[in-house]
Amino acid sequence: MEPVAIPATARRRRKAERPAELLAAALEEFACRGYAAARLDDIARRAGVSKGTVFLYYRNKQALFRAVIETAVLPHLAAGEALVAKDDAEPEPLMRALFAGYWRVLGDPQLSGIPKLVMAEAGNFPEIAAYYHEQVVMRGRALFAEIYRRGVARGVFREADPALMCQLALSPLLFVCVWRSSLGGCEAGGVDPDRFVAEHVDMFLRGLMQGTPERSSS
Amino acid sequence: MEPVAIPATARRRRKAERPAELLAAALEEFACRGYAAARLDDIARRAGVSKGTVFLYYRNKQALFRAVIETAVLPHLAAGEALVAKDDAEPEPLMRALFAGYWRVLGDPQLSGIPKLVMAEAGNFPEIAAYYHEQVVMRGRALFAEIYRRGVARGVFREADPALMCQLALSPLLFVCVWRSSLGGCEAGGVDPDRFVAEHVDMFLRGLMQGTPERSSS
Amino acid sequence: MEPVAIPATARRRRKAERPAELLAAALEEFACRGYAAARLDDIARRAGVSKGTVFLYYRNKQALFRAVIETAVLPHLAAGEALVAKDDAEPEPLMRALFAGYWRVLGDPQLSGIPKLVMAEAGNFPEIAAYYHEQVVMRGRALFAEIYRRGVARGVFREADPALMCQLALSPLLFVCVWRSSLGGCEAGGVDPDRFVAEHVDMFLRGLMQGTPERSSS
Amino acid sequence: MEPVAIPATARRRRKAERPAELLAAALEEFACRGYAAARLDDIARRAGVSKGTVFLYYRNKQALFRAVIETAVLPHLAAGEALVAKDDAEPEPLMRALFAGYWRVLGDPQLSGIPKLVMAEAGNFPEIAAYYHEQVVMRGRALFAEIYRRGVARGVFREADPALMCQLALSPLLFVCVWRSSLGGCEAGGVDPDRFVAEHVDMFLRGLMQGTPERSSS
DNA sequence: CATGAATGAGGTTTCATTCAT
DNA sequence: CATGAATGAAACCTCATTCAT
Repeated sequence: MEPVAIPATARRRRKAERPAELLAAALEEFACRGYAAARLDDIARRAGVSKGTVFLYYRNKQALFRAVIETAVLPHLAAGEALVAKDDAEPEPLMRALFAGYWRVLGDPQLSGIPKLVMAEAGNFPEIAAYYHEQVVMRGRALFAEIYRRGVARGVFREADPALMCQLALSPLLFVCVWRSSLGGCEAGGVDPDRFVAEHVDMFLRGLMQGTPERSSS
Repeated sequence: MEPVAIPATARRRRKAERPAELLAAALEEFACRGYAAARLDDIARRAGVSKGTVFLYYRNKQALFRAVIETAVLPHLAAGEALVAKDDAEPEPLMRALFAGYWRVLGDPQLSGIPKLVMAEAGNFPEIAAYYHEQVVMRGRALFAEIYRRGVARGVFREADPALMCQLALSPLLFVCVWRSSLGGCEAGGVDPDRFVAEHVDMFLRGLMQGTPERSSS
Repeated sequence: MEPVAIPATARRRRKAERPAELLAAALEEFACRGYAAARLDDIARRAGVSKGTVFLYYRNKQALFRAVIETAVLPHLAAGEALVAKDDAEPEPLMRALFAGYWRVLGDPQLSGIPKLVMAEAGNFPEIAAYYHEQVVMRGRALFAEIYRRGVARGVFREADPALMCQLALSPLLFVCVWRSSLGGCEAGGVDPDRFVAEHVDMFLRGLMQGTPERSSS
Repeated sequence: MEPVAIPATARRRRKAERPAELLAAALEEFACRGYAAARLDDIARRAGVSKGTVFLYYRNKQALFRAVIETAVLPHLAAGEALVAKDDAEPEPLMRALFAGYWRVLGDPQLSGIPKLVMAEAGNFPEIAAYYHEQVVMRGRALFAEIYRRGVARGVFREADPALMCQLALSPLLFVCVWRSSLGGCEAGGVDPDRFVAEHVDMFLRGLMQGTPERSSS
């Protein structure tokens, strides 16, 4: 009950940097192991602290995970919302910019770990799933829906079920983000994700627009 | 204490059916819990046998899982290969038939659990991933590639990187299969998967073909 | 994740005796350490099994504890209820018999550990406290109340608040049961509990009865 | 970063009050959680200092607890000893005054936490138990013994084993102090402790005295 | 063949105690 | 003097795997 004296090792002391270090370590471990399989112990070691220290900053594993989402994903959503809020752009370039924004997260080998693992383990962790769905999925979709609505209003995009279009638009990006850290690891030189996504965006927009847009040079 | 006498035939019958019962039980548990979270205990109970019995038929959890893949997924691949082997069909209807075949697995709420979980947990179980990649992914792609090659040869499909096309073709299907058992659970009446896939196939084929095909009636 | 082969040591196998062994071990550990401080590990070791085995029989620490109460205490209550159910006895001897019954539990160095620890830790484990209060305290009091009521009806006991009388009657017994396994350990040859209780019962009954009963020979 | 300047006098004042604040906080936490379950962290927070500061004033948890006993309980004992030292009073009123003194501690919801927890956890902390037994129990008993001796000498109290009488006298009071913060919490409007103790004192004195004392008006 | 009791490594979480600042 | 970040032992609990019966 009363622990023995601790050999006075060199303990680092940096309250300010800790959360960031912890978050980075957690992101990495969560991303490559998944939520359930990630061990707090490994996260701690990677961050250069002891197991107990993690609990000084986050109440438990789930809280840590939420914090990872908050710092890694939410800012990108905010950026997307800012983008869309600027009213002036043409629908098509705006849509392309939105795709670029999505891809900034979903295409980043590091960040894409988050959506991947949420999809992977949502079934076993309903609270996390609900949180992510509300904070990320819904907001992410709203961006698309808004731009699409404007495009339809201006007669640039053909009219269709927005939810369906959204899914068609995003599913390949989400697929890549899942694939990359799963079976993608089994193939040496597969399809280049960037090229894949570029191709998808072109095809998708061609299918979406009334007239025929120029294909972006590749 | 004194075991009730079981007629030898009944015993024999049980014995013959065991693997199938076990496999069915395992499929269900793996599909809804994932590989790591599925408990052998539950699988056994669901199959109506004791935990120890599982190990009589399968060396360990992993072997059981491989067997599940073998019986649940491989036959569908073989069916696809048979389809393609019949040389005579036009590329476009053949391609549509192939999509239907993919969807028979990926759209089935039960079966789709397998690809979903393989993608979800590949990172933590490299052997499983390698096995699945070789036995399922590669063969699945070969089907597409073959039909695509024929279409190009006949001038029906435009020429492009086959691997890229394959990914474009399949990613929405794979996405649905992941989404359904993850964040899809958070939304009440989302996009109907069948409609979504039908729409995708139409769009994809329109983008793939030189001329403009008829849109399938929806 | 997959444990290594276990050196085939001699594993005992006795499903039937296990619960009793476990309960005995648990009673002992709980009684001398208290609920919170008792380690499942020690209970297991004392019962001659490994840690995990405990959870095969009891869902968790609390369930084990409830089982201990059930097997160690409740039968004595039932015996008391049976005693009172036999309508015929005179109130005074019946009351003396009841005291004897209380004392059979509260005076037993082993069994008295239970009430002691429940009182000691009720504050930190409200569920346990509520369970014990309902299953033991209330029933134990009802016995007293019933006999007292009869005594008053027959004019043998003086009339007073039954709850108050009950507390006056029982508090010294409960005190002994607490004291014995706490500060009682600090005094070599203190007051003999049996004598103490006998004295209390005499004094209490003398105070309770209208006329003056004979003092029991000591 | 730059600590705000604190006037030296204010600092000094704090310093002087620290132990008392700490002790008060500790008393409260110990009383309602018990020794083992009380967290230094909470004590520190309640006292408005940091965890580390506690260790500046008390070597460890146990030392803090001893200090709590010293300041909360010992003065009352000293008061009792002063009372008894004044030789002149009649035994019966003196005994009643002693009971009142005991009850001042044991009936105080705050202070009674101490004896309660010592009894509750003595088994796990023998040093504390020994200390308490010597410093509190023995001295408390000596008070009773002295008054009793005088009463017997004057022929007011009947002759009996003083240790036994002491236990009979005190056990209901100690019982209340245990019960109150344990299973007493499970019952809404139980017996009023003050009334219970008054009743006990009357009954006890009646049993103790040769002649019949007046019952105190209730 | 089948059982299911038993195992024990390993995971998360708590908290008294230390010590650099 | 005071702080509070850091530590790590230890507790509870899960579950794949083994093996006597």
